[in-house]
Amino acid sequence: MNSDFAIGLHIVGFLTARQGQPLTSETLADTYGTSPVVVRRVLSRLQQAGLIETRRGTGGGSVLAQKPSAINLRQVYEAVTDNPQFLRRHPGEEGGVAPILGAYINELCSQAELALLEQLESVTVKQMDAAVRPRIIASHCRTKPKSKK
Amino acid sequence: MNSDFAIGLHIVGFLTARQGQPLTSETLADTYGTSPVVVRRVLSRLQQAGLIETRRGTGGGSVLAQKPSAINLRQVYEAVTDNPQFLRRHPGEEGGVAPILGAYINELCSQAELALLEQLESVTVKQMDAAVRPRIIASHCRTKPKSKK
DNA sequence: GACTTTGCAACTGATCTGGTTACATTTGGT
DNA sequence: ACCAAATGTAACCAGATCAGTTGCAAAGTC
Repeated sequence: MNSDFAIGLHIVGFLTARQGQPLTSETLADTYGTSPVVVRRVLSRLQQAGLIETRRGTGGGSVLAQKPSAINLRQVYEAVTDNPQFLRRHPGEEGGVAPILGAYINELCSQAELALLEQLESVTVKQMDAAVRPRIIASHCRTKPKSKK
Repeated sequence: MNSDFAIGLHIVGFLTARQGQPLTSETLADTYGTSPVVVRRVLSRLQQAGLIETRRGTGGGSVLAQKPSAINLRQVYEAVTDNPQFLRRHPGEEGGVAPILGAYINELCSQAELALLEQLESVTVKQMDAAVRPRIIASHCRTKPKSKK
């Protein structure tokens, strides 16, 4: 478990609040509290998943590639995660007791993880945006009144 | 995420299959594929949670402290885990954008994690046992016919 | 051409993980 | 009393993972 999901949600949440105005990795990094390179690593994955689009050069940055209502949080999670497992499986072996219990346990872990993913799936970026937008805009304008646009 | 939960499930599953006959940490370690000390670390936690009982000395070992029908897998998970979180939270700061989105995200993560835990809670050790006992007994007697009992 | 911004690889220090060693303690058997 | 079996626990180790940094190339704007 790394923090890429938290960063990814921050990214899509903030991008959504900005309604199409691109944000640079530096701004995203500052607002989250990390470095631009770390943000770009996550941006790269979101991009590959088709959730955002990025432009280089002056005035560049990232914007959402889909409508906020069309993106759910499971998509974000799976975009930024190599192996979407929350429960560690037994490193299966052959023969003996462990594989038998292990096979059952693995199946069970998968079901439990699915429950979590379905919970994430039930929330769209638009819903998230509706819950936090007003305060984000207010805060962003208050704390960085001099920045672009 | 470490493998203590997988080890914990192996322990309670195997203990249940043995129906009150104590198993040593060495046997549990061998059947899972790890070392006795690692197993004892998990056993210690299960014991503190009141799920198993352990006796030292010759003929010692661990047994279930409750009926299999009275133990669910969420109890096992929480017994062996310090901080039962699957999704990493934002290391909260003061002021700015992140705390606002972060507070919402944290709440959302908690809900999703709860869904997973409830899935675990819906399965009892007895149910798990029913699904795997026949094969475990068969395998254990086949691969270790010389051992105790 | 100068400047801005992303893309990406390589490296670093901190933390986590599982394993091992070592030793004390408890229990049972003789 | 003694010895063997077994747990309890702390300390330490090597490998993996993680977030951050540096450095530089590539792409885009003016």
